[in-house]
Amino acid sequence: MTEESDRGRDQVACSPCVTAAPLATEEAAALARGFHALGDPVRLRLLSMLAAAPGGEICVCEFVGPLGKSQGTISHHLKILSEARLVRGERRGKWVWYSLEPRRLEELQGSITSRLAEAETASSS
Amino acid sequence: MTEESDRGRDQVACSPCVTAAPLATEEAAALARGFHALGDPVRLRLLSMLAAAPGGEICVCEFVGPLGKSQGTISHHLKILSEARLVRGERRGKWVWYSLEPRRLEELQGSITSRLAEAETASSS
DNA sequence: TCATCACATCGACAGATCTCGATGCTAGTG
DNA sequence: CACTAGCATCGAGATCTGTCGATGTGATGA
Repeated sequence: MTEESDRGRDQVACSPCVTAAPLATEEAAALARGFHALGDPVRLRLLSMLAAAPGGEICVCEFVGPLGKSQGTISHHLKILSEARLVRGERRGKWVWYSLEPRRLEELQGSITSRLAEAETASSS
Repeated sequence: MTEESDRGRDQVACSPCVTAAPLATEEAAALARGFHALGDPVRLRLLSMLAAAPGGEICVCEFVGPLGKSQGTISHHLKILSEARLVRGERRGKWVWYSLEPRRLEELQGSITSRLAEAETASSS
């Protein structure tokens, strides 16, 4: 923890004024957890299947075949997506139906615009 | 490779028609590489520093202090971001200046909307 | 009650990732 | 030509991740 705030450094050799880190450590960690959940092809295909599902939801057994992974693996990825609050599961009888959490997706999408792509107009090389 | 297309399964127990996987394997892999690069707090803070930089660019030595990581580690993350085409480095004399690639950020941002959050209006629970 | 289905969890393994310190390489400097 | 500064790369160790098969759990049905 004592490593982040030592930016009152005396020697600035090659940059004029950029020393403050805009994204706080915790904020960056929270965003990173979200993007990390998106950083796997199986999970992306899983999400895309949910996005394209007519009723907006799919039960677990329907993922296993198309994605070509074992049932345990699918369950593992669904858990990761759940913990990242990107999907939500609901039990109905024997089955568990999963659906997207659009707000969380918007949240991550918005963070790209507001926190990362701000320099878009400035640099625009 | 023989695993993806066996969705002419005979027993559909719990879902009406969702069997096709909208995101192709290669497409998912390409997107996943991008999001994977965003899935680390150090890299997010790195990007945010670039976004907030007045000139839109920062030289490597200015990352080391504020982020509290070794120079080798910073260089490692910059390489990952470069390979994901999220940043670009340019050598000027002794220094290497990095800047964002706004198009790639827009690309990833757009992929959330178009490919993942389409069910936004449909489900909207 | 017992068997079965759908799903979650566990144990284990291979591979990837993050991190550091050390070394190499390139470009200025004396 | 040495010497130094800035950055990339390497080697190594600790941790995390994706995957599978096996097992556990909860609900349904005979």
